[in-house]
Amino acid sequence: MMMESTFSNSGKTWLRRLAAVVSLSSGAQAAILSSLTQTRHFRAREHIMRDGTRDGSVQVLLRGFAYRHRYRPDGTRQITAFLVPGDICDFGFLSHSAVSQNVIALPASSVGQLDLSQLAGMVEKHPEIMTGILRCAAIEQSTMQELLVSVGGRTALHRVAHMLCEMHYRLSKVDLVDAEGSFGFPLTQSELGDALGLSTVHINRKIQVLRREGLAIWRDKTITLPDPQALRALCSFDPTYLRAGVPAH
Amino acid sequence: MMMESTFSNSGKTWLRRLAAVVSLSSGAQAAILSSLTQTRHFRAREHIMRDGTRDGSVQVLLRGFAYRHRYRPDGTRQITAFLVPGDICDFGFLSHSAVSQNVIALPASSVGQLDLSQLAGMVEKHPEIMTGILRCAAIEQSTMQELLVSVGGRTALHRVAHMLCEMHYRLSKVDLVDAEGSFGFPLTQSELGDALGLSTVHINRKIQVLRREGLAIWRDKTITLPDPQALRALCSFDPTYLRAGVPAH
DNA sequence: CGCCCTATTGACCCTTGTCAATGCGCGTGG
DNA sequence: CCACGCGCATTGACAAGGGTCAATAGGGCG
Repeated sequence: MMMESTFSNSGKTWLRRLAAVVSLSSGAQAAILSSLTQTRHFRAREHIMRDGTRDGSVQVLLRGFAYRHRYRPDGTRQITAFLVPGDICDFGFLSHSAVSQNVIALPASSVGQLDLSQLAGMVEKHPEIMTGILRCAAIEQSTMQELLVSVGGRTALHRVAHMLCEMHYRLSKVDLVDAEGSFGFPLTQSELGDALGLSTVHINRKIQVLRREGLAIWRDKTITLPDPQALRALCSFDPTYLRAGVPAH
Repeated sequence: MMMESTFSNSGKTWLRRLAAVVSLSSGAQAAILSSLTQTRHFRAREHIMRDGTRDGSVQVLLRGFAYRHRYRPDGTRQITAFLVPGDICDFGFLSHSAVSQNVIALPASSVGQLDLSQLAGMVEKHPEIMTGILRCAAIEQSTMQELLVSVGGRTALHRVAHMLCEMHYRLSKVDLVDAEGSFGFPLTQSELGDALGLSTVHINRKIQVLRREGLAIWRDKTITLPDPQALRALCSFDPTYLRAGVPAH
């Protein structure tokens, strides 16, 4: 499929991500690269992790796209996070806690595995790796907070616009946005609605508004932002929350 | 003021909280008790932490009640968490990240301080303490997720009921619920609305519904749940998310 | 060719927000 | 002791953002 390439990039994504939030010695970089040996592959819509299980390894999304969600008692669900290459699927391993949500691959995706014992050895030699992981967890938390801020009080149009700005920002950090401002976004409108607390129909209508205004085009699982600055201005997007206090780029 | 006592209990709250999620040796318990020497006191509505700052210590709420919130660009705000005695005010210290939100004391509150260097020494001797802290962070995360689940898709009535069930559950774990099912809840209706993504007026109306149904009485900063089971049934409350995979109590 | 999933549209309705007024309790200054 | 002001709870009337239902359309695929 044509889109496939859009969701891929080099296997060094995790490394780049970690390096973005904490400085890594060359020794640490080598350790990370050599340790991510096992890779699992998932088909579209397959479970990467299941609610309630416990996992003895760190799972890093290397290629593809995924989301986490939790069901409501009435059968509807809330998507709580989107994962892009470089993201850690679940931070439960930090405390040997059970995973509290399902993680689903969206298109075909690859997940790198890292044994906890192996990680422990790595961290022993290079403590900054643990700081990096914890900082990723902090960013993750901050991202969810911002989603709560959206769902709790932004208008439908702003929620959609804000999410597009966030994805544009996050994907650009892992080189998945091309020069024209396009990036792969393999969701259905229904799934976006599950994340933003809006119905499919309403998502559709707001997308059309953005399209008419020339602020966002969503076609063939690809989003193009012709004028990212204008879209940011529309919803007052401020990426500070994605950086955990680390200075810009 | 009469209510004061409702929000207080012994200074060993943190210890009890940690012990609830991870087993602690007596040595570890002693270390914790002796390390929490400095205590800061806050008046009602005073800032405990400010967005964007960085903090070199762990802050534990020992007595009182607090909340975290983030502002929207339009001046409204979203409350992202409520803190009860035993809760850690912010987990940014884990990764030396900046605090990403404001923490406000609700009634007069006391906060215990723990130097990071002191913590490091403690963890060296008793690694289970770090596991406990990380597990608290996981529970915290899970709690915010559940709030997102509420705001994203539950009806107003269920949101309110669910929050009351959650507070009842959490406060009962630190012995702040009395035999009649009453507990101190020092919020205004407007503040509860800021947490649940509802207007003050609407909060008021839903509270009245619960009152008429005999499911919850809110008077004088005190909430009474005459029939907690019935309230739980109403909103399908399931406290699993508050336990991070640790078996019940 | 037919099915299924997703996007799109229209009509209608309902939950929730907004605005504005009233009341109530409490603290303060006169 | 009383008048005033203020913050918070409560009510009513009205508006509106967004949900629901149902129908249509457009691929992609077996």
